[in-house]
Amino acid sequence: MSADPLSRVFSALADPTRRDIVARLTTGDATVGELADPYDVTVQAVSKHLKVLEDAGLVSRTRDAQRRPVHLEAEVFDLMTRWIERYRRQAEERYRQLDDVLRTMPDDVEPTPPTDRPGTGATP
Amino acid sequence: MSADPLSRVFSALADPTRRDIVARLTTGDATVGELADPYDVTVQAVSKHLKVLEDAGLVSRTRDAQRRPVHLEAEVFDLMTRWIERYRRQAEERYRQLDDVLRTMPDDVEPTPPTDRPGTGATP
DNA sequence: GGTGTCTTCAACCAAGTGGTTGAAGAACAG
DNA sequence: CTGTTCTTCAACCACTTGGTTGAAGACACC
Repeated sequence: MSADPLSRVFSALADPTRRDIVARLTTGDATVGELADPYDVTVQAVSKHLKVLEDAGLVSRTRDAQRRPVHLEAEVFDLMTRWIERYRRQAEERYRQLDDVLRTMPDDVEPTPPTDRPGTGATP
Repeated sequence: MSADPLSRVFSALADPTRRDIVARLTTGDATVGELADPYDVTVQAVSKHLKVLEDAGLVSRTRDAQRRPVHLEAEVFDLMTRWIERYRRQAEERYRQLDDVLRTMPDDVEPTPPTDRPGTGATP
């Protein structure tokens, strides 16, 4: 488990069962048995999923007698959101600049070698 | 390859090399060789990474002579952002309600602790 | 004490992943 | 046509992963 935190979070959410578990936990804490109930896999498999989510910092477990209630930790979402937003902003910024260049460019110019591909369009 | 789109996107970004490739592509399109240059892996390995990113819809490839410039598709980010924001909002909403319950209790301590863990679940 | 319930640990297995090397396609330069 | 360059395809390997079954820990209840 020597991956960086961001990789762990993305990897943890790459599984639909684990995403579903996270979604269910937004409505309240739950035990392993309760979480395993709606799926047709064994409780051990769900316990493994929870370990992945816990290693990623997405959930935490406390102790309540012999039960281990699972609790959602929403703060780790910020890690992803920050990464996503950062690069999306950069990408959109770049598209905006490219649009400006195209808009102010007279049609008899070809200043840069065409390693750039401005013609495919379809950029929203 | 038969995973749902959200799983493909999360899985694609779970690798630091692929995240780095995405980051580099925000500054402009690049060829496979250019992208492979800073890493000490073979070009074939980077080509595989690009296939994963392409299957996830994060990049697209065009044709420019014998080169295949790689282009970042920022729209797929929205898929992730929507999923994250949806459940984060639900989680925060639930915490807020929990906070209200705690606040109306007679013994109010520590109005805003940064990493508060207010109990493990509903009151028994 | 013993028994039952909830959870995890251990060993195992099929399938996937990230990496390699080697060969093959695709398109330009001579 | 012959090379050269850029890229991908194919086979292979070590390692991880998501699943199973079976046994063991932890704790309440009798």
